[in-house]
Parts: sequence; structure tokens; C-alpha cells
Amino acid sequence: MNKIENYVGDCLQILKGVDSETIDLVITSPPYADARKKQYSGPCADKYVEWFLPIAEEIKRVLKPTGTFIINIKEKVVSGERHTYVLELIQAMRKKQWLWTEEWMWHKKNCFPGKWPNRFRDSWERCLQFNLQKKFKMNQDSVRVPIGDWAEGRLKNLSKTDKQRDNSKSGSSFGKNVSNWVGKKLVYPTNVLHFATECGNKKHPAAFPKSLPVFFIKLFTDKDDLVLDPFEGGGTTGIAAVELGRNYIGIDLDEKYSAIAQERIKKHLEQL
Amino acid sequence: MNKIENYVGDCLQILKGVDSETIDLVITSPPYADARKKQYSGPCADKYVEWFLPIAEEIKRVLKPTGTFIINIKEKVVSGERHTYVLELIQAMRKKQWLWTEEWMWHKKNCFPGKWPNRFRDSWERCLQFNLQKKFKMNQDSVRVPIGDWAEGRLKNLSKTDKQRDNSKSGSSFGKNVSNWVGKKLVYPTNVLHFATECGNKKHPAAFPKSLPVFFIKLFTDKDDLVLDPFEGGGTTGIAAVELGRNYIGIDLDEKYSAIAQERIKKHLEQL
DNA sequence: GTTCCGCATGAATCGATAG
DNA sequence: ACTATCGATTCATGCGGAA
Repeated sequence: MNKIENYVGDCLQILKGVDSETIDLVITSPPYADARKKQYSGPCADKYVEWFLPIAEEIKRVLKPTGTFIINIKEKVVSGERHTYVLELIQAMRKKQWLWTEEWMWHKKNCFPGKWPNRFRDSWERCLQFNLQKKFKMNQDSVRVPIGDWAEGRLKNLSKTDKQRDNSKSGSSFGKNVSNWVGKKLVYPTNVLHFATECGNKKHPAAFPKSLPVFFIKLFTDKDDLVLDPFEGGGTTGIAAVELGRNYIGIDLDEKYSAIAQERIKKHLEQL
Repeated sequence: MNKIENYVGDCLQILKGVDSETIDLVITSPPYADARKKQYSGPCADKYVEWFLPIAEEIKRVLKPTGTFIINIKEKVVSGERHTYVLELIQAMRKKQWLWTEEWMWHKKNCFPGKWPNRFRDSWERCLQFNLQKKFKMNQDSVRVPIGDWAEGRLKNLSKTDKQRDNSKSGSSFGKNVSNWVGKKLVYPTNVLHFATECGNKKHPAAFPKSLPVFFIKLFTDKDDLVLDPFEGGGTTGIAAVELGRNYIGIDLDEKYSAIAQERIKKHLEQL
């Protein structure tokens, strides 16, 4: 049985109670600057780095040397220009000894509609990968995808392989589904991830599809490893973690969202 | 008949001979830092900004105030980390009064195969959009794409809420009227561009597919406008420009590549 | 058990107007 | 002049209930 812990409060404070070098993967979507002010008091764009850096320092302390830190983020438009706080964040993290190993691209297949005179809809977000060492844990084989539907429909393939894996454990009779994949060649994915945002009722505004943490948890952790999300929001990272048999620590400032996250994780656990 | 000019030499020098405020669109893929050393003497990563900035200044002079500057670029990996010269370039350009209007993502559908212990294949590149004014020329209708398959089924039977304006419940002040989409065939694209790289025999190593400049030329210029590529390489921008009835100026340092570009453009022109 | 179909939902941005 | 608020704009998906 995996360990699940949920905390309410400022993650900077809560993190001080976490033991050093115990986390295998931190994956989070921090509040975007100035975004969703009505629901979430996000930091303002001009002081974003200043606000984030102390948190990153605590994360550095609790992360194992072979661990990985994934930040899902996107800059907003301010008076016709993309703001530069994400670029500044990358540079500031590097000054604090973080290695900017990779920038994954999350292509949001169902992005917001809208029309403006000088731009089109924003259909992608960054997933910044930071590490503490050049060598880190990476299970490349765990995220291979069928060679056929490679460019399109990655999400569907992933979720199907998920099902296949879960069902084989519980011994249920999904033999037909499994046979679909027998003999299909598996290849490694690229650094572009095609996922649709989930639009079911999560009672939380930030839509972060489960497939996203599932991908990174499979890739950067083993079974029973420890995953942390310091801004858990609707608890999607937690759901992905328990589904994959990982231990999990989730933190959120908002008591209401924390309760929702716990409820969703509990419910998901029961269904497994 | 459109005007086509090709120059061999250092673009910084050649550009000095171009009249001020005459170019409608600059689109180029500058030599990547340290990349392809055998073919192209690109600048080294640590001095990339220093090398590029004077060229950007000349481009600023020749660009019309309503014009657009598109840079196709991607940072390379240096000792396990993504280098930060592209981030620095964006910040340096902004200090020189360029507006960083948008970052388009080019998803390379058929990227190079390969496997490394700590990363997957790189399947995307940045297309940085810079402007001199908040208002610039943008022909959004010229690049519309067919509406998704969802529309056919979704719009057949409209519910009550579909027929009126329906505001989002999440408090994002976002609403929509689904009935507006009835009968619509074309919709606006997003800022994610899906193009396969061309692997035909072009005798030049750095190839972006024709579809890339075609998209931006349609979007940011009218017929008979003037397009510039200061690092034309195989001349793909030129081919796209003549095909779309735009005037074109191409520059390349290498006499051999310039000859190839001229030959390809000429051949393409004959086929039109 | 499986497919089909209806439908709510989502990290938005700009320009005009008002204070 | 500078800031706050408000209205206008427009897609694609996964989920859940029904067949």
C-alpha cells in the first residue's frame, strides 16, 4: 500500500518539514503570474522569480541527487508582448545550480477558442525539466508508444497502454484489447507531448490532464518512489501517482482545493 | 513579374545597401550556434547574441514599421543542458526596442531518429516573432484551416444552451455561443505549426520545409510585398516568396549555397 | 459489454469605456 | 496619463448517460 500525504498551507513552510534527499520527482504546475485572480491569488509577473526561487531552494534540498523537477508553465501576454518571467526563471534557476536539462512541449490539442487582431490561440505550454546532476533516473522504456499512431493520437495510445497494464495486474479478462497491441513495434517518444486538457468537472480551474503526470512519473520514477506536487490544485498529480503505485506528497495553499484533491485521490484509489 | 535579388556576402554588409523601411517580412533560420561546423561557420554559443544583435539592428532599419521579423531557431545541448543563448537573444532584442509578440512552435512531425541515455529526440523548434509596433500587418483569413471533424456531429443537434450565449461557470468571464459555428468550414489556426521536415536532395544541410515560410508569408504580407531572408541557405524562403507572388531579397555568405538557392528559385519560377 | 451521441468545460486577450 | 472594469471574440475534447 502506497503512502499518500496531503498538507494545507504555504508550500515553503510545509516543505521545511520534509526530509532531505527523499523525493524522486517533483512535478507541478505553479500558479501562473496574474492568472485566474478571482480563484487563485497568483504572484504578479514582475516578481515571479523572486517569489519562486525560495521554493525551488527547498525543493532542491528534498530532491534526491538523481531526481527530476518538472515545471509546467506558460507566460501570459502583457500589452501585446509575451512576458519574459519564464525566461528569467530558467536563468535564475541555473544560477542556483539547477541544470536546465530539457524543455518539453505540451501541445494542448483543445486550447481555448478566441480571436484577436494580432495573435492566434495559444495552444502550447512549457514543461521545464531541471536536474541536479547530469546523470539522473530515466526509465525510457516505460513510455514507449506504438510506432503507428505516432504523430497523432498519442494520448489515446498512452491511456490504452495504461489500461492494458492495470488490467493485467488485476487479472481481469481484457484479452481482446491486449491482442490489439501484440506484435506492434514500440518506439521512444519525442519531447513534444500531445494531450488534450481535461474538461470534466474537477472543481478546480487549472486543467492539467492526468496523462501529463502519468508520462513523467513513468519516465522519472520506479514503483514505490516518492512524488511531490507542491501546488497540487485538483490533485491530478496525486491521482497519477497512486495509479502507478508511487508514494505521494501533495501541498496546496487553499483548504478547499486540498479537500477536493484528497477526495479525488481517495475515490480513484478505491476504483483501482 | 516579381523582383528577385540574390546576394553573396556577409549580410551585415549587404543589408547596408538595402533602403530603410522597405521590407514587409524578414523570415530566416540563422546559423545555429556551433552547429554543422563543417558546412557553415556559425558563431559560437557564448557569443551568439553579440554576433546577432548588429544584424538585428540593420534589419530593424530596413523593416517597415508594420513589418514582422520571424526567427526560426532552437538551442543546442551543451554538456547535458539546453544552452540559454536563445533566451538571452529574446531579452537582448527587447532591450533594443523589439517587441517579442509571440513564440510560435514548429512541431517537426518527422524529426531525426536517435537515442540518448538522458533525453529523447528533439521534435520542435521555436519561431520567434518580433515586431516594431503593437499594430502590424496580419492577414489572419489567409491561413485559415478546415474545421475539425468534431463539428459535423456536434453541430447537427443544438441544445438550448448551444443556441444562446453560455457563460463559463468557472468565473473566467468566458462565454460562447455554439450556434455561431453552424455552417463554418474554415477556422483560425493556433500558434502550434505541424510541418514535416523535407528530406529531399537539397544540397544544403539546414532545411526548413517550404510550408513554414509559406505560412508566415501569407500571414504577414500581401501580394507584391517584399520578403527578406538574410541567411537564405537553400533558398526555401525565396521559393515560397515567388510562389506566392511576393518580391524577394536573399543573402548568403557562401557562394556555393547562394548559387544553389538561385538555381532552385529559378527552376521553381519556371514551373509556376 | 460496446458504441453512440449530447454537452459542459477550459491558466485568454483586446479595445472601449469609465473612474 | 494611467488604471479598473466590461463586453466581444471563438474550438475541440473527454465524459457520462443512453441505446
